[in-house]
Amino acid sequence: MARAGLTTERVTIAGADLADEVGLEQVTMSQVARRLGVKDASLYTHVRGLEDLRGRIALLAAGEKTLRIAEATVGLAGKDALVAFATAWREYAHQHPGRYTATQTPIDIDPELAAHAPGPRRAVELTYGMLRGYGLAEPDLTDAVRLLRSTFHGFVALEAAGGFAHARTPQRSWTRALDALHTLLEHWPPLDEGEPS
Amino acid sequence: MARAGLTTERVTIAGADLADEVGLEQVTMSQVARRLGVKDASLYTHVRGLEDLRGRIALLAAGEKTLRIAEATVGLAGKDALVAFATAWREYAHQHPGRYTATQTPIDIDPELAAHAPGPRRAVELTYGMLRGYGLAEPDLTDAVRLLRSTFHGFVALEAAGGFAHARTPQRSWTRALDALHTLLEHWPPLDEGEPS
DNA sequence: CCGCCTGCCTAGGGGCCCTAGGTTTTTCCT
DNA sequence: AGGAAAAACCTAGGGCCCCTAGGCAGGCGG
Repeated sequence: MARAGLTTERVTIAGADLADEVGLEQVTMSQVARRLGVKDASLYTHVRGLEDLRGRIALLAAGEKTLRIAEATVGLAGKDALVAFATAWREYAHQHPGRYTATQTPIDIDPELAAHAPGPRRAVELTYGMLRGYGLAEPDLTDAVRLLRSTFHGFVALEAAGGFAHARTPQRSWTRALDALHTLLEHWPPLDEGEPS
Repeated sequence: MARAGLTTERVTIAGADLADEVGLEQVTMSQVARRLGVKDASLYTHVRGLEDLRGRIALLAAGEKTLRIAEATVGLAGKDALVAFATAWREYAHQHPGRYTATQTPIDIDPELAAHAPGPRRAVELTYGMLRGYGLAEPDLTDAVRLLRSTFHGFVALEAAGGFAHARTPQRSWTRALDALHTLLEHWPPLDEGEPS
């Protein structure tokens, strides 16, 4: 019997593709094996198990998403950067729903594996870089980053869950949300007196 | 053998409790049955299957969350209402992680079942009511509602996924995010010329 | 050329979802 | 109150899934 030539990476990609096509929930050892023309037991040479595979898909997706954002925002600043950043984020979620979902699962990733991934640090740098033009200083910078990430993620998550039912298209609301966030970043409120920093 | 006295509601609650304790993924027919002291096949009298159960948990949770928010915001307006609304939302997510997760799963709920639920309409009313004081008109109102929901949901989702790693506590960022959103609602940007409404 | 690591295999146990059909308990009608 | 009908719970079993154990063969290093 000829060998299938599997590697950890090929198994991960097969799982990620499957996730995009049929949903992350349906990504199963058996299905991935079937797609690769192999018996399910054979995957355990390359991947520790289903949890491990899911973690690897999440890391793969996070890296891809960060790369897309980096490409989209290079050379931009201010509102242009904000819009490019957010749009690249949303489009990645649309184009790769299964992969995107994988990135949002509670952290069960092998710490050692995660440590090898360059994605997270790069993502943080990108986000802070995008905000450079707004003149925020810590701790406002961190708070602004968290607010933006929350909004971007929340929007695409609600969109995917069918949360924006009728009438007005999500696209219009998205555009206006970015207008609003840009305005907000330009008028970031000072701390109320008495409020802890 | 004495009867266990199951009902659809009791099964749903058992599932919801289990979800909060061990995670929605672990909510399984067998586990729910075990918790109720019953064989798994017995549940099918009360619930159509796992999908159906998940949908019912989602509806239960959505109703509970809406109720909490309603109680928290009654009689309040302006920033007080915003903070109470958002905090009730976040606290529900903290106290009932499994239930909350159920509300965010892509829509696979039996439409007939969903139609009977009073939750969604009530939730919409609450949100629009909270914004009344800010003097927004459609379509800005809808866009603002969507932005707020996105941010609230995104924040708790990232928090749950371990997205706010170190250093600054999520609580501080949360407080500041609400400050920022309040400011934003008071200075909602007008449409750029040429931008479609 | 040959041993040997390693990729892929078969075999099998245990868990889960769900259906079919039986039995016992409760309800309700007369 | 008695009995039929309905409903609640059961056992049995098929199919899919995760994962482990152990075997065989293909392609590399000596």
